[in-house]
Parts: sequence; structure tokens; C-alpha cells
Amino acid sequence: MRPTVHDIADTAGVSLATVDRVLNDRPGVRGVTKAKVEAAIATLGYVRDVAAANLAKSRVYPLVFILPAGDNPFMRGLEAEVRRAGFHSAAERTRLSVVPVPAFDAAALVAAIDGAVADQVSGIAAVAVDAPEVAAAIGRAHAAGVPVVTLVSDLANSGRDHFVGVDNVAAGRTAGSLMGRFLGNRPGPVAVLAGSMRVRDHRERLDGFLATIAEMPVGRAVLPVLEGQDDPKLSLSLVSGCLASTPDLAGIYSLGAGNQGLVAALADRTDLCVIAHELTAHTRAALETGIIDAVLNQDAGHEVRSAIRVLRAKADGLPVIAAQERIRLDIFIKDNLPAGPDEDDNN
Amino acid sequence: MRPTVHDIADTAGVSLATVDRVLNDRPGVRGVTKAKVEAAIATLGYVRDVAAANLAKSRVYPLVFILPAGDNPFMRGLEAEVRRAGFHSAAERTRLSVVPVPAFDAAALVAAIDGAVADQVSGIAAVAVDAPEVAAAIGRAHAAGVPVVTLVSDLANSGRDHFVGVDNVAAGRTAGSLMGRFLGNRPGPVAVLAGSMRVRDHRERLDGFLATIAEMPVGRAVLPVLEGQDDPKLSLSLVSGCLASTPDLAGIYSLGAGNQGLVAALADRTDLCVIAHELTAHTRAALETGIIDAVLNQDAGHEVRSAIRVLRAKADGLPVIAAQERIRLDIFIKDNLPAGPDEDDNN
DNA sequence: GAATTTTTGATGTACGTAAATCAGAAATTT
DNA sequence: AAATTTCTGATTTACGTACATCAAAAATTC
Repeated sequence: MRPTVHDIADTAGVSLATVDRVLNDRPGVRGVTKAKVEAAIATLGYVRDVAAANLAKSRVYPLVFILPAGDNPFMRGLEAEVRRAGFHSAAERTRLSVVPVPAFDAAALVAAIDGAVADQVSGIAAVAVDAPEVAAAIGRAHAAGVPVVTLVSDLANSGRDHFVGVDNVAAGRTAGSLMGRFLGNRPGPVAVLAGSMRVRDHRERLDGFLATIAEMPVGRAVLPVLEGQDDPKLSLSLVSGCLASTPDLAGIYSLGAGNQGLVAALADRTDLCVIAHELTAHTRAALETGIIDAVLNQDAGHEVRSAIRVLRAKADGLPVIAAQERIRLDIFIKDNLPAGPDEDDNN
Repeated sequence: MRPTVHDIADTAGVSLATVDRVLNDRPGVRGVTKAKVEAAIATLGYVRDVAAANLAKSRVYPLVFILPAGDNPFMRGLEAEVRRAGFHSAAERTRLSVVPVPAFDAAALVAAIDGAVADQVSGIAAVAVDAPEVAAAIGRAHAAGVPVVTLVSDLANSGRDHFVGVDNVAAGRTAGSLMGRFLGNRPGPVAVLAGSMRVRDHRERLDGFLATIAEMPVGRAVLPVLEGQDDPKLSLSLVSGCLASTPDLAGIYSLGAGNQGLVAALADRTDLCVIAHELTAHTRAALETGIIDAVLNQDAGHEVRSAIRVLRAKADGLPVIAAQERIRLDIFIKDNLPAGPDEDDNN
């Protein structure tokens, strides 16, 4: 059996109360005694039974996820994963809530962050909008002792404790690399459909993509970026216009959330090389019909669970194992699509 | 706060003892009373606090992982993940142990399974060797009430409770599909390097690969399978021989664990399209230098944690959520390689 | 050496569940 | 209606930790 606090008390020759004082950093222990206890802990290899500790503490960790509202399928997927995690995380004494804010609205995001701090939550996860007032709000939360992680899109120099998301430059490079390989020596320019260049993750993906295309031995032109605002209708018209004006178009990289419009514009044109982001109902269907050739995906479930782990660790003052919290970039083609639309693993 | 057993007792108008009897399927409860309790559970939305329950039970779950010995990097990775999971799973009252057996040795595997059953473990995870005596041993374990999951390579008709691993036919199809796209209309045959055709997962991968190649509009020859027995030296010589005798070779699909030999044989030939399985030190390095173009990977950490969850659920008589336990097939190219060699997430 | 402060011990309660015992109530059978 | 069986209630202990209280011991100061 694992050693308990009683075993420590016995081998250290002190009372249970003293062990408790050492373990929980309570005052009133001489240095000598503390050392004795710590030695006993080390020799016995004691590790606190977190389940029992949490039970005794009956502490709950209210965590808030601030997510963009609207019909962005990826964000809705994130929200679904939060709910799913909330269902399972009751045992871990975590209480999750979702606060929707208008997309790209810095003021609303600031209000939501300040509100969460006022509510005394133990942690905040937010999809950051790249604005100085948001960085200031995150700074205030951090100063108030509330850990903050940025989700999906980062905000450097904001005092956020951690970023949960993929390396978006690498994502862009991956898209460029696949595009190059799939096209081979087929001629023609490629187009890029983004949401907005004011969003950091979109900018980073574009940078990576352009860099990889530029490095290729086959020179290939990249048309000016189409900014569809992640809106289905606008994306549809932009892509349609591009198709009409560029008959020799070879491929499209859709790095934002405008895939519904993209797929609508392409109809049944399977001759183009199309690479998109995030596995949703639309992209999945388009992969299966051959309209889209590859989908790059960040697993919403993994991100949510990573955010929860990080926030809990921060709330407890524990270290975060960076390597363990790295979010992978998944590549999906028609043949390795996961089975269900609601696939996920709790791994 | 979450409802507790006391709340159920109150709203159902019964005693704590009766609630306990219903919750733990103990005898001595009339159908009417049981229904009352279950109604209370439903209306209150009670969920058992597993942490408290495990604490009270002070039950431990000894689980055994039976893995092939030897220097197969993927198997060693699996073992490392078991150790890592064991470190974290102390809180979940799971005790993990690894039993190494000679690779492809059915008799040794049978002995290990029977030994685990004799040791009264609560669950067995084993990399199955495709032999009738192994199926029989698994059947004995199952009959003795010990749940068994097959890991990586399945064994149908054996009475195993669950299979933890990827869909290997889909893996082969993915490899074929990528190979076709990467090669485009470049002519030349492709070679296949396998470990052994007597292993089920290798056969399945080959089937998927051949089917996809055959479906392609561009006719492409596949050379006879090279069986390298997952041995570096044998694989090296087989691939070298193939390269010498087939100057117009366009690509190689390595579906087993012979990648060290494969990479050695290819030296610095980056002109071939090479697709391999499992992200190890060798395949990672070869991806980075361009010798290998894509690596298909099953995440050892995910598999181990899935196996643990499934075995615990089976041991407790709980249902397994199949969708949650599906293992994904990762595609890695140079650009989306995860950062560290010991990358992993506990998600 | 007395008075004070600091450190330690002893003890109890709590968290939510499991599991056992024993008495009493209700249902069933005779 | 009595005897029996089946069901239910009340109560207790335990799991490993957290946390509080009060007394006792040790160290420190005056």
C-alpha cells in the first residue's frame, strides 16, 4: 500500500498535526522538525492522495470559458467539448461555465474577463482578440490572482499564464507543404481564403503558408488574400469571383472558418487542390466528396481538457508540464477520417 | 452543491442503507422501493462521487500489460507510456505492471495470460499474436472473469472484451492515397516492406494499400512484399536489393517496424516517395532529412490510457463508450512534427 | 528563575461513499 | 392468526486528507 500521513508521522517521530503543518505549509514548525518530516516523506516516497485531499477540502474550482458567440462551427465544437468535459469533471471538483461574447468584440471580451474576476472564479480560458485593452484586462485578472489561459488564438505580452492551441505558423507551413506535394508540377496560381487579417492565428497561418510556397523549387503564384470574415455568404461570393477571374487556378487554402461558403462556391469541382482548417460537418462532407483534399485540425476536446488541467494546476500553484500540454496539428484526408461526427477521446 | 446519497435518501423517503443497496446492486430491495430510489436519483441528477467511492472501497485495480520484448521502438514506446500512466494513475487506484514476452511467441503469451489470471489481476492488455492457443487463453481469462483487451493487433473470435488500436485497413488506404497523390503521374512501381504476413495488422495494412493503389486512375505496379521480420539488418538488405534491381522504383510503403533498416538502405535518397508507420526516433529523423515523406502514427499514450479506461470500466461492470475509445490515425509530415521526442498529452 | 512566546501533540469533525451489523417492520406463507 | 421470510431503517466504522481547537511541552526572552 501507499504510505499515508500516518506513516510519515511514525517514521518522522512527530505527530499527525505536525505532518499536516509541513504538508500544507502552515506556520509553527521549527526548521529541524520540518526537515525530519520532509526526509520521511522522501524516504517513504509519499504522494498526497489528491482524491482524498479534494474530498476533504470539498473545494470546487469554478472555471470560465469565454468563447465567441455566433455560428462558427469550430467555436460551437469547443463549447460542446466544454459541456462534455463539465459532465465528466464533476468528479474532479471542477465547475465549468461558458460565457459567450460577440466575435471579435474586444470591449465585450474585456467585460467578460472583468466579470469573471469579480465572480471570484479560479481560472479563465478565453479566445483572445488581439487588442491592447484585452491584454490589460488579462493583466488585471492575473494581478488579482486569477490564472488565465488563451485558447486557440494567443495574445503575447498580456500576462496570460499559458497558451492552449496549435502552432499556427507550423499549420500554415503544413498546408503549404501538402499543397505543393499534391499539385506536383501542375501549373497555376493558388488562392488563400482567410477570415480576417486582424486575427493573429490567421496571420500566422498565412505567413507559414507563404513561406513554404516561396521555398518550393516550382515557382507558384499566390493570389491576394480573400478576407471572408468567416461569413458563409461573403466567402461564397469571394471564392466564386476568384474562380471566374482565374480559370487556371490550381488550389485554394482556406485558413479560417469560411468553409461553408467555400464548399458552396466549389459545388462539384474536384479538380482543384483544396486544403482547409478544422474538421466540421461541412469540411467532413467535402472531404468525402473530394471537394476538399485535406483538412488540418486542432482537436477541440484536447484543447478544452488541456485548458482545464492547466488552470487547475495554476490554481493550485502546481507546475505545468509543457510537453504534456502541447496541442497537435491533425491532418485528415478522406482515408483517415475518424468514424463518427461526434468522435472524441478522453485520452 | 451536487446531490449526495443523503439527498437521495431524503427525497426518496428511504434510508441511507436502502440507497446504498440500490446503488451497489445489493440484494434485499423490493421492486417498488428500488424504483422510488431510482426516480430520486434521476430527478436529482445524482452522480456517484467516484473519488469518494474509491476512497471508501480502498480497492486497487492491478492491470497487466503483456508486451513483446525486444527493441521494437514502438513497443518500447508503449511500455514507456504504461510507466508514465502508472505514475499518474496512483490517484485512480490503478496498479500497472508490464510483462514482457518474446515477440511473436504464442506459447509465451499464453503462459503470461494464464499467469496473470492466476495472479487475480483485474484486467489484461495484450498485443495479440494470431494463434488459436492465444485465443483459447484469452477465452479462459474471460471465463475466469478477467477482462482482456487486445492492443495494437487484434484477435477476433477470441472472446476479448475490446480492441484498442487503429483501423489498420484504413491505415493502409491512407498510405496508398498519400502515395498516389505525392507521386502524381510520375511513373514507376512501388515496393512494400512489411514485418511478417503472419501478423494480422500487417496483413490488413497491405490489403488497404493494395486496394487504394488498384483504384487509382494511373495504373501502378506494386512489387512483391518484402518481409523484413521487423529486423533492421534483414530489412536493410531486402530494401537494398530492391533498389538495385528496380532502378525506376517510385516509392516504398513500410508498414511494419523495419524502419531503421529502411532508412539505412535509402541513405540520402530523397527522390523516392516513402511512407512509414509509427513516429520513432528513426522515422522522425528521416522525416526531417526528407528520406521519409510521411509517417502514419498511432499514439501510444492514447492507446495505453484507453486500455486502462476500458479495463477499469469492464472490471466495474460499466459500459464502454465506443466513440470515446476510438484511436485515431495520425499523419505526420515534416511540417507538423510535434516538438519533442517525448511529446505526449494526457488529454 | 519566572514569564513569555513558539512549537508540538492529542483529539475531533468533516468530506461522500462503502460495507457491515442488528433490530424492527412489512410482506408472505402456513 | 401464527410463523416465517423478505425487506427496510438506524447506526457504526472505514478510507486518506484537511482543518480547527486546546493543552502541553519546549524554546526563548526578560
